[in-house]
Amino acid sequence: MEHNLKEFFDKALKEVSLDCTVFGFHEGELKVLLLRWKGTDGWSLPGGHILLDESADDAANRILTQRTGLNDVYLQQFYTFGNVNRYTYHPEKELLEKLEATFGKGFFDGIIFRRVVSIGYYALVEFDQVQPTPDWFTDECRWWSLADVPNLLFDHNEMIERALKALRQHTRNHPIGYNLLPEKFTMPELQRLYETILDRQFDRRNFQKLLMSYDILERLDEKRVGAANKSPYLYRFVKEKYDEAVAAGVSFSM
Amino acid sequence: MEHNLKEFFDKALKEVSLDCTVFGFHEGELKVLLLRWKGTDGWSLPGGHILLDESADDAANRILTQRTGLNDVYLQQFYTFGNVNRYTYHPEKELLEKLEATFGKGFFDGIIFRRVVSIGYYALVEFDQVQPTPDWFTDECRWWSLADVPNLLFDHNEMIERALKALRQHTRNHPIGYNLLPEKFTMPELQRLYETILDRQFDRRNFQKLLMSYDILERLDEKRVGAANKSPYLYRFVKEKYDEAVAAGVSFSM
DNA sequence: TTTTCTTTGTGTAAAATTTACGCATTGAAA
DNA sequence: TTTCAATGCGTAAATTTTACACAAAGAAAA
Repeated sequence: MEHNLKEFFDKALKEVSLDCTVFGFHEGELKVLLLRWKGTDGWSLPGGHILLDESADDAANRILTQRTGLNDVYLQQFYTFGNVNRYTYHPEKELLEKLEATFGKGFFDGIIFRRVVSIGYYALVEFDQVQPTPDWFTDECRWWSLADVPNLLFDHNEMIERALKALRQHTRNHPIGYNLLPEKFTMPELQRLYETILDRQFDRRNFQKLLMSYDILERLDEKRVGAANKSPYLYRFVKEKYDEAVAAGVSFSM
Repeated sequence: MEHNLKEFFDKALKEVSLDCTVFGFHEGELKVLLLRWKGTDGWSLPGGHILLDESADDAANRILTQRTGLNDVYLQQFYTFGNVNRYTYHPEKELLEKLEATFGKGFFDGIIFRRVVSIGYYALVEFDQVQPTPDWFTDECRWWSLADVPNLLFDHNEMIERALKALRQHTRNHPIGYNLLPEKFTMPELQRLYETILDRQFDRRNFQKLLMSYDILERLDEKRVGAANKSPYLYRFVKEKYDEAVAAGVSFSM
């Protein structure tokens, strides 16, 4: 489908797109997936258009499956970006010229560089499971540490900011971790995740107490060995209880 | 502009619309503004399309000014509705036939009954200040108590539900009232507002203590007279402090 | 093999916040 | 003048959140 862009666009909404901030957690840091546009050093978020017979949520899922190789990605719509000149926020002449050189003059005018409203989603994924895959417009797809994210095309820096804000808001009212951590993890690892997202430190004893009070975690009889210290227990989420707690909401009050 | 629909649509985004849930507070109840479509008894939320040279927020403001006579309405985008068949959720044959009779067969196909993604906003307004005004498609605009809202056209019942959810969420994390109450109000009136939105009762002594702790209210030397009981003091919001508290966020923890 | 060093596992007391509640006062209506 | 419902104000109890210390484990260093 991606090989035949014109044909694809005939079956898609042209005035609406969607963009996804894909969060992964790796080496104690939050990372996001970015794409580098062909023949340039301009980066953007993964995104795309909605097919006429497809809901926005389905489109987000389809696009993320293409970019990550994952099938059922945790997705959350958080804001719709409707400014008039969203697509010219980053008007580096040089970059635009390179794009024109690659894709042909005027090629974008009817597709990319027009008035488009974009629905913002964020996704939470297991870092290790992702196979970053570029799309038709790009030739590189890779993780970036949140702190290192460069100036992006369009309004995508603002998108990431808002996505992070929404993720933080979510984290204060719902359990988190199922989609970001591997199946088994230690309590300190879970704590790092919370600390990274909320950008705060917690007392490990109080953290453990609070998380266990949610009744969504199961401590296994295994420990993580190999480090030069006491081996910590491994935990895993009890999916049913976790889902209940997500639905009911829990306030992370620390 | 509304008199020349075709001309308007030539200058607007066709695949994107927006709909507003306008909340007012009157006689201890939350009310929403609804429009009745010409020649039918089908009701919907106020909404419209975005002009090509106008941001989504500006469009929402313009549309609400038209519907309410108010100028700077408090608006909050809360969700974008992107299902494929949003506009046929309410497929009462009889109603559709009436619409065709009024507007001409096939008239809507290119405008209303096509695949459209709709950005949902909610608005908070002072009930008494509103001049409900129908639009080109409708011939009645009036308030409905939340509890009495009928089956609406399109997916608008779902929109109201989600708007209310978003409003509740907002109320738990920010002060509220400036846009919903008249300039001067009593503490019991403010408390009713909170109780109505959150659908819970509060102890009036604790409520007063908490609200005063936010340091956003000023007690006036006036009292509301006329009722068969002790006259309560009047309060008003100190706009600057209120805005600060909105920006910083306060947790309404009762 | 022993020692060292870092990290984990666990429980309790203090502080802060939230909840519960009583009584005197006001003002219109009876 | 009395009655009655609602307001204004303050304190005690309950709950939640925060702070904090010491023993044990396990790899690495000596």
